[in-house]
Amino acid sequence: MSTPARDRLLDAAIEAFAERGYGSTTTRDIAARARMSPAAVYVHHATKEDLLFAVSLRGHQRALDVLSSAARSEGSPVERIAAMVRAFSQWHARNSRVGRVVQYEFGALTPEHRAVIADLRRRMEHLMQDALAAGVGEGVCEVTDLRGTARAVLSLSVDLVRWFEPGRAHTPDELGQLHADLAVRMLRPSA
Amino acid sequence: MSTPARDRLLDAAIEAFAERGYGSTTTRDIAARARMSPAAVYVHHATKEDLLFAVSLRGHQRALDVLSSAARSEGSPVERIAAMVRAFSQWHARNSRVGRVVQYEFGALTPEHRAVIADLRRRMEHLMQDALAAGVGEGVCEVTDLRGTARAVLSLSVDLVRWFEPGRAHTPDELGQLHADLAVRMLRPSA
DNA sequence: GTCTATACTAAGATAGAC
DNA sequence: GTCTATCTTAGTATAGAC
Repeated sequence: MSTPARDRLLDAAIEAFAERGYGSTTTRDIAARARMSPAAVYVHHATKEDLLFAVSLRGHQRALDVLSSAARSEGSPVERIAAMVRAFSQWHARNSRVGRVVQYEFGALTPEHRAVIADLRRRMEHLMQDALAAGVGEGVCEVTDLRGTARAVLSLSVDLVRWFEPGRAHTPDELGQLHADLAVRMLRPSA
Repeated sequence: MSTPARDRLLDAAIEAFAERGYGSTTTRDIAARARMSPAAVYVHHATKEDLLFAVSLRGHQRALDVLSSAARSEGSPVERIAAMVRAFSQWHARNSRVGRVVQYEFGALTPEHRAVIADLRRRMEHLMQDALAAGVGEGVCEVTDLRGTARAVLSLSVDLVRWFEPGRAHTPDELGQLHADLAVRMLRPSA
């Protein structure tokens, strides 16, 4: 129960930003959710935007970890792609609120912070592009537009944060499996 | 040059909301972009949220029109699905700013307005579900999870508003074609 | 590192003239 | 239907004690 104040603050920020959006969230609201005074927020983060950046950075780093772990997994290129999509969708479903914040509030970051996050996003895209290229290289995947297809595959996972709600139609595992199957189907050679 | 004030206002709101997010946009900013005084905004919309609703409603109605027109097009079930995805992605690419607003600021609407928009979204999902079901019925599509797959297909189009920028790598037409191809591939029977 | 109190600024919305 | 002027509330952030 005695969560460090710093973690309570980040969790409170995630909840508030996810529910109300960054611009409509007040630092007073975040402070109240973290059970501290409005002033205490500024001990940990100089500005509200800095708090958003902390949430966004941690979120992107974890998503990238999940994706790169799967990219290093055993198996054929197709199995590796399936593992990546499965893990990426699972993560986004299990962390849909964080996902909503980091995906939708990207534009609220300062240019400097945006650049840091943009780099992490580029790395995710490159991981998927490399995985697809490996499949193409072994002749088990057919891809005409590597960049566009990599983005489309990642879109399956990312876009679920827009509508996913825990306890509804799908579990995170089911969505992971579904999206992995659909991605593999997208890449199957025609012949 | 003599655009009706009402249209100038909606366009200004779209630009402002897309650039800064709903919560961070001030009515003063919208008014300035529409070249009118802050007070003039309230002649047309009672609240800032009402202005967001107007933008969101018009955007959703147009996206729904595009999708349902394509759903009524000539051709086989697979051709119809391809036409739907192509048109839907083209529209989102050509209207990526509106798309960003209506997709990301859904949570900022009042419960009453949210319900209206949610209904339009359900109709889009049903259109795609029906199109997939037709393909399954004729044995030309293989779909295990109708609801999940319909959502995944729509995700290709919707998620592009997150990263699309005019004049970059892809044109709206290219993206429409790419996504239509990928969708059809997702649905191809295994055998 | 947390509090109370508050400075300073700017927001959403309205009043009333034209 | 648009303006100028303004009311009222509430926001981000800081000061200074503990």
